Amino acid sequence: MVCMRSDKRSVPLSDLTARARIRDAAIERFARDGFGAGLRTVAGDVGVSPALVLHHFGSKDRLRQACDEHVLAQIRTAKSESIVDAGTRSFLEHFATAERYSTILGYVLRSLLDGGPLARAFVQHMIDDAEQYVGAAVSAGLAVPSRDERARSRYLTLSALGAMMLSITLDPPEDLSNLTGFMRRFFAEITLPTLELYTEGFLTTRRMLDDYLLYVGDPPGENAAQHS
Amino acid sequence: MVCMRSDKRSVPLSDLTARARIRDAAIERFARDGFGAGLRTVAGDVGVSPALVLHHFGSKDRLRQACDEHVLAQIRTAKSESIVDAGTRSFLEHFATAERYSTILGYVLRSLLDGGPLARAFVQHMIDDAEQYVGAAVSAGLAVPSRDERARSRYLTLSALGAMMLSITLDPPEDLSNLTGFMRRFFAEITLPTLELYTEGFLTTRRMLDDYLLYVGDPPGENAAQHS
DNA sequence: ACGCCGGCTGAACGAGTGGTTAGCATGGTG
DNA sequence: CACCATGCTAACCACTCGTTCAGCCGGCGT
Repeated sequence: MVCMRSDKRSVPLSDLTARARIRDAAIERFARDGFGAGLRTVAGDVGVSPALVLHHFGSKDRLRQACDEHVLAQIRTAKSESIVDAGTRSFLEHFATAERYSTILGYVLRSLLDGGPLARAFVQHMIDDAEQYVGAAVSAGLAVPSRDERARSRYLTLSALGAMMLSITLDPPEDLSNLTGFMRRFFAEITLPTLELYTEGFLTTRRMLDDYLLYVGDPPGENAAQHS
Repeated sequence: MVCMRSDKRSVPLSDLTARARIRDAAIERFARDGFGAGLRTVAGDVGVSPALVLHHFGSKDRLRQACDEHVLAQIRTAKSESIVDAGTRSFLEHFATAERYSTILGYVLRSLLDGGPLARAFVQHMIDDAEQYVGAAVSAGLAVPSRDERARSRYLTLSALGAMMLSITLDPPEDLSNLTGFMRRFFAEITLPTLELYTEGFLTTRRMLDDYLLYVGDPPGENAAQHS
């Protein structure tokens, strides 16, 4: 009968730091090697025994839950402290290219590849954020309105995040210190095509769009009832 | 000293079909459960012993190599038999929504998530294909020319594939028979935003693009030397 | 009919996994 | 000083993994 972590007051400082050190090491290790990394590896990173990791977190799933929560909290603070300036993918680019978020970014990317609940929460977070920001841009006359704003925000977010993770999966940096540089290179590569596509479009004729709009009865937009 | 598979003439039919049956079962199992699936599971699917799998393929890595080669060959025939009609992502949509390719598509998606050599080959294949097709569209006056056609093709391909795999990762279908339906739903969801973005663009002003073009000396396009 | 031979298997191995437990050392407290 | 709680660990458990190997067994040639 091991003591459960029901109260943290009995071990005011050292236990918390040990927990935090193990959690941070787990985040880094998971970000580096994926969630298949063993508890022994994580324990070895902090220089403790594998049993201590289980002693603090109970199981590997709960360790990952703790990592997820901490990463999500870090993302929230990162978002609150990053004032969205001009540009569509401002928070994503800020978050992905900031050096101090490289570990968390790697963890998020692993989570996206794995498809856990953190991935869903993160993506939904980004979609909601994009919808709000795109709505503001439309209201300000900076962006073309869409017949289904929600679908567009979802599409833009999925495309941006998906391209990011696919690009990293195809050519993974060997360690996390190169991740920020990788992301900077990635954004540098996609900036021109993105801006071109966003301002000049891709097709020269409206035929395909009009055909589609004619083909479907009405687009499934709930906030754009009548159009065209 | 087991006999190596140096010659296949000694066992003209039954060995080949056994190999093929194991390989196909492995492709299906890998597509369903990912590459972490065990050899015992694959062997159980065909009703043979795990040792036979190793007997035929030598190791799990070589089994996966065989799967990769077969899938790539299937993709090549799928591509050759699918006449690219109108539309940008024609082959991708045809391949992803065709019922008979659902297993291969699932394998490819797993491979993209895993980042193996097949993933790189497949993506490069798609990028080259997109570049050729986009080039034809530009020549025909159907598409707006880009300052860096290669970068644009790469960006469009990474975005489309990435959105696809991210969407599937976030909400995975329980079995492969639902995968085709999932892909159809996915394409139905992204068609409107894609067509809108491709024909109407997203931004209303050229400011961001012009600022970027002014900021960088010249875009790294090798086939579009002088511009603007 | 006999022997060989090759496809195939059952059983095991060694490594590695998440998880459990008994116990050690240490430091604060009566 | 004695005691006890506590952070921590070594050892172990059951399990899965890829892989190996001795050998079965049925068909085929002689």
